[in-house]
This record gives sequence, structure tokens and C-alpha cells, in this order.
Amino acid sequence: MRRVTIDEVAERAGVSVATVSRAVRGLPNVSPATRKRVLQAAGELKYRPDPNASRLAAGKSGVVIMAVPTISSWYTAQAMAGVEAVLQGAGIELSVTLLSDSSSRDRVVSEPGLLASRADALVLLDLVPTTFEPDSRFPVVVVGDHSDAFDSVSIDNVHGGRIAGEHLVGLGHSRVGLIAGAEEDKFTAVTMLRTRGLEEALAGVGVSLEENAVVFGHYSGLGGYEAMNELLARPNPPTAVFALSDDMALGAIRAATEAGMSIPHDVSIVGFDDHELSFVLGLTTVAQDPAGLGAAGAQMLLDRLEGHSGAPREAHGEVRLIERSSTARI
Amino acid sequence: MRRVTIDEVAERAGVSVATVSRAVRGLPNVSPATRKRVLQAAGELKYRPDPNASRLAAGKSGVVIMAVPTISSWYTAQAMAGVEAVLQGAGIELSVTLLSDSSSRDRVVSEPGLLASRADALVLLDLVPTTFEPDSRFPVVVVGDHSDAFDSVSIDNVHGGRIAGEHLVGLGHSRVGLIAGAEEDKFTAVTMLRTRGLEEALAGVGVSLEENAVVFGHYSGLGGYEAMNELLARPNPPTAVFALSDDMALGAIRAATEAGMSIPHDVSIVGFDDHELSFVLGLTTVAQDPAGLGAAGAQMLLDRLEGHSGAPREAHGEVRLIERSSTARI
DNA sequence: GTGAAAGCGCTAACAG
DNA sequence: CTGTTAGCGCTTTCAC
Repeated sequence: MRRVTIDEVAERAGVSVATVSRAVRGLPNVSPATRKRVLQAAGELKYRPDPNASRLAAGKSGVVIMAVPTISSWYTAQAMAGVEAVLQGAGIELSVTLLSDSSSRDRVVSEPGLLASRADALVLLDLVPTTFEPDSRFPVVVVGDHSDAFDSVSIDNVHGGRIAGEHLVGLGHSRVGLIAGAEEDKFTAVTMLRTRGLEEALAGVGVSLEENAVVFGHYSGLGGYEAMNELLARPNPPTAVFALSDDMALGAIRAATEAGMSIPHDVSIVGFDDHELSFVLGLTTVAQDPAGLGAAGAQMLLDRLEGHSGAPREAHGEVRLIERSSTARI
Repeated sequence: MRRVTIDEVAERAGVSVATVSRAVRGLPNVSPATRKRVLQAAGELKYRPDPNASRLAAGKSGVVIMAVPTISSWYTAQAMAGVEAVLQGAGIELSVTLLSDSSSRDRVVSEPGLLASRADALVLLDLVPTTFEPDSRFPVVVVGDHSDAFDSVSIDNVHGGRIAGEHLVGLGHSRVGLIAGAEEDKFTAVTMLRTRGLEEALAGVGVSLEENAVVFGHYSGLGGYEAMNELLARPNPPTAVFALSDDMALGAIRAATEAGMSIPHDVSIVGFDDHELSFVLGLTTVAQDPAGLGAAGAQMLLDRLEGHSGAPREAHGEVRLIERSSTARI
């Protein structure tokens, strides 16, 4: 597997390395005959340009890094798939970096430039840089959250929370519980925004979200299960529960069922995400499309890489309520 | 963000570039005082080595590529997380390549060397190379499947299928249905092996898996849902169903419930994976740990990268049956 | 349309 | 312990 170099191809084709370089990259200024000869030689030798050499010489890396807070969630996987799809189409490599602990997140958030040495551009999932100044030579896009300084693509989380709340309110519920994400959610405003949306909906009918009707489920199924158990143990349990992710909602359903309640008869549950199992399990939920967000973000990056400059752009993904069988009139 | 080069750091620290190179990489043969001075200068200048230059000069890329058949499944996400964790610990980048269509899979499977130009090593998820010859200079590890030619780490799928089958048989079931993966599963033997395990268990009590008790669910929740509906529409529906993934099992549960059946009373269901929601939803399943597989595979790669040579090694992950509430005596 | 030559920024002997 | 000196393989002016 010794590397076949451009020199060998040049020699075999009887041309200079410069010509080989042009020919294999499809650049102009190569006669059809020469190009054919070069391509043939390259093929016979199984020549593959060394990406590192190319990038070094060309002054760019051909790699974009995607930094994610966690890798094994439905949301992350979807977003990655979306990013990967458009990047692959552009011949760019996707490198994934996990920022699992908050110290590594802090580091990237305050100094995204650290990653600049490893790639041409950066996509941040649910993370927004604080002190970093935009630099036209190092495009950064924020997916899943909003940023004033960088390109970003996100959903309207307040609206998402609101439609969930309105749905519940519309069904006559006034005592609604909230299963929020993680308490130490410092870098994403998601929990906060969705909560605000819910509160707005409740306020519309003169109800407020009680302090002790909020529990945290850490965006996991198990977390949602435990959170629901807590909720049900309260003196005056809610008649409806809004979980900020489908995983948590499903856990909540389980808890309610085990407690002998039937859904939606005894308690209504709304989730957020619309991941595949939600359909299958009949969960009413606020649907979003993280793969679409990722794809849109990657596209913005590509534009920047192609020289597009200008003010930070902002795109928004859709959210909509999908009514299934986990909610009902009280 | 013009690149700060090693020369500038060298000049500022009053040493040669070679010394800077050693110092920043933590190599020996640099006096503490000098190292300190260099690091300081580097810090002030915000120097970051150009990865492409480093890789080119060093003759290696510091990148390993992981090729996956799909990116947005629980299994893949878990495996990626495992790989990423150990690679990150070794300062190696993880680049992900999606091989979504079978032609791209074909290409990689028959010529993994194509990816060799982009990385130091390759981890293949559920894909095993056919014609490619191992090359000590380009380590390849297969995760999730077995290979004679390469290092591999997998689970005993036959055993997994067997314990699921034995569990069902032990509960008195003899008419069991199978929800298998995708029909066009050419490159992974997973479906085949688990099926064989089930058949062995059934054979133990003189029963055989009937042809028309097998349907395909494409490893998705929706697929499992539809597959279960098919199964239930048959003349003599099974009293127990083994789904080759939890996603499909959960879909199957939904289908059965909708059909007015209660689980496990009317029909028992066993899944495979033990992903988080399975616990939450009380699914009896064959547990496996793809993150562990990924981590083990990455470790093997690291060993190879450090010069370990020798025959292909083979590691196995555990599988075990977790009994919950979706199965019962007939 | 094609070639010669000068690097891209860094690492790795080899001296000292 | 530190500096010198070749390249790594490719791209890119600038001549021809």
C-alpha cells in the first residue's frame, strides 16, 4: 500500500506533474488527448492524490468538524445524518468531536478557534459560542440554537412549547406538569424556551405553571420515567404532562401505566421530537426535523466556504403538533 | 485567522523550529526551561500546528475513518460513541463516512484501500471486506461482524437468537413468528445468524420455524409495526414473536395492542438490543452493548497502530436475555 | 497547452 | 539538549 505519487503518474503518462495535477482535477488548460492519457495512467497505477498534501499545498483542509454534546441520541444522530449528507455531496469530510463534559464544552464555546486548526469550518450542535469572534476565514454554523454572531438554523422552541400547551389547554387541561431536560443545561436555551411557550399557552387561560409541577428528566427515557413517578407522587398530580423530548414522554407513559393509570384517559401526555417510535406508540408530540436542520446548516457552511460573506444568516425549521392517541379531553 | 507558523514561534522563543516541534508535542529531549519558553511563546501567538502539514510530514494522518451503513440508528450511534471515546483518548480524530447505498458499500467492501488514502486506519461497522487483503500498514477492524482476515469484535448472534428462542420455548410457545431485518441484507450475516439460533432452540423441542412465520421489518419501528400486522393476518398467528431489534419489537407491540391483543397475555414479544426505551417499556430482550464493541474495536486499532502485528484477533461482546414483562407462559 | 520551480508548514534524521 | 537540513506530495505562479 505504498503511496503512488503524482510523479509516477507523470512519468508514465509522459507529462509533467503540473499537467497531471490539472488533468486529474478536471481543470482547464489540458488538451483532451493529454487528459485522456493522464487519466489512463492514473487509473492503471491506482493513483489517489494524498489529501494531506493537497490540502497543505492548497491551503485548506477539506474537513469540517461537527461538535456534539452527546452522540447517542436520536436528535444528534438525525442532525449528523443531515450534515453528512450534504457534506458528502460536496466531497467534504465530516469529523465528529464529542464534547461530553462541560469543561470541553466550555473550551469550545469560548474558543472555537481551537478546532480551526483541524478543519475548514465548524458546525456546533446545540452549542453557541460566547466569546469567539466570527472570522470570515473560519465559518461556523450553529445548529439547534440561535446565534447573533454566526449563521444558525434552529426551530422556534417557544412556539413548539406553545402549541403543545395550547393543545392541552384546548382539551380542557389546566393542571399540567412539565418534564424538562437537564438542570445543568447551561449552553442550550432549549429547555427554557419550550417552557416559556408552555407558560404562554397556560397564561392564555389564566393558568400558571406551578413551581412544583416541573421535574427534570435529562432527556432520557429512564429520566422521564422517574420524573413522571415524582409528578404522580405529588399531592395534586397533573392531568396532563408535557415532556420536552419523546424519550422522556415514553418513559412517562410507562410510569403512568405502571401506576395503574390509562392513557389518555387518566392523564394526557405530549412529547417533543416525533422520533420514529412515537408514531408507533401513538404519542402526541411536537414534531421537528433535526436532519433537515443539519442539512440546512451544512449548506450554509458550504456557501461560506465558497466565499459567500455577509451578515450571519438565520434559518428556521418547522415544528408542528402531531395529534395521536396519548392526549384527550379531560 | 492567518496561520501562525512554527517559524514565528521559534523566533519568538529564540529556538529552532525543531525544538518547537518537540516541545509542543511533548517529546523528550527538551530541557524544562526551553519547553516552558516555547510553550509560552506558542500560547501568546495562539499557535496551532497545521494538521495537514504534520500529517504530510509525519506520513500519517492521525485520523481513523469509521464507515457505517446508516447513521441514525441506536445501534450505530452507540457503536460510534464507543469508538469515539477511545480514539479521543488517544488524540485521534474520528471521521465518519456513511455508506448508505449498496453500491458504495460494495466499493468499500471490495476495496477498503480507497479509504486508506484518507486515514491511518479503518473501522467497518457491520461490513466485512471481501477481496481486500490485510495490509499491516493499514489496520482495519470489523465491528459487529466476524472476519477471518481482520481484527474483529462481534457478538455471538447465533447464541443471541438461541436464548431468545429458548426463553420462548421454555414458556411453552411453539408457534413463534420472526420479524427479521432487511431482505437485501447482503453484507451482514446478523439476520441469518440470529435466525439460525432461533431455529436451533425450536428444534430442541421438535418444532420448526415455518416459512410463512417470517416477515421483514427493516430494523425500524414502523417496519416492525407493519410486519406484526402481517403476521397477525395469517391464518394461524404465532403466540410469540421474536423481533431482531428492539425498534421492530416496539412496533410489533403497538400493532398487537391496536389489534386488541394484550401483551404478554395474548402474545409474547422478544426484542434484541436492549436500548433504553426497552427498559422503560418493559420489553423482554436480548441485550448487547454496541458501545462496548466499538470501544473494543477501537482499542484493537490502536494496538495495531502502535505496531502490534500478528494474526487477526477476535473479541466477543456479551449477549444476555433480559426478562421483562412482554413475555409470559402461554 | 505545458513545464519548471518554488513553496505549503511541519517532522525526522543527522550532526554537533 | 538543540540546530540544520532534507524532504512529505501536491498546487500554483510564471515562463515557454
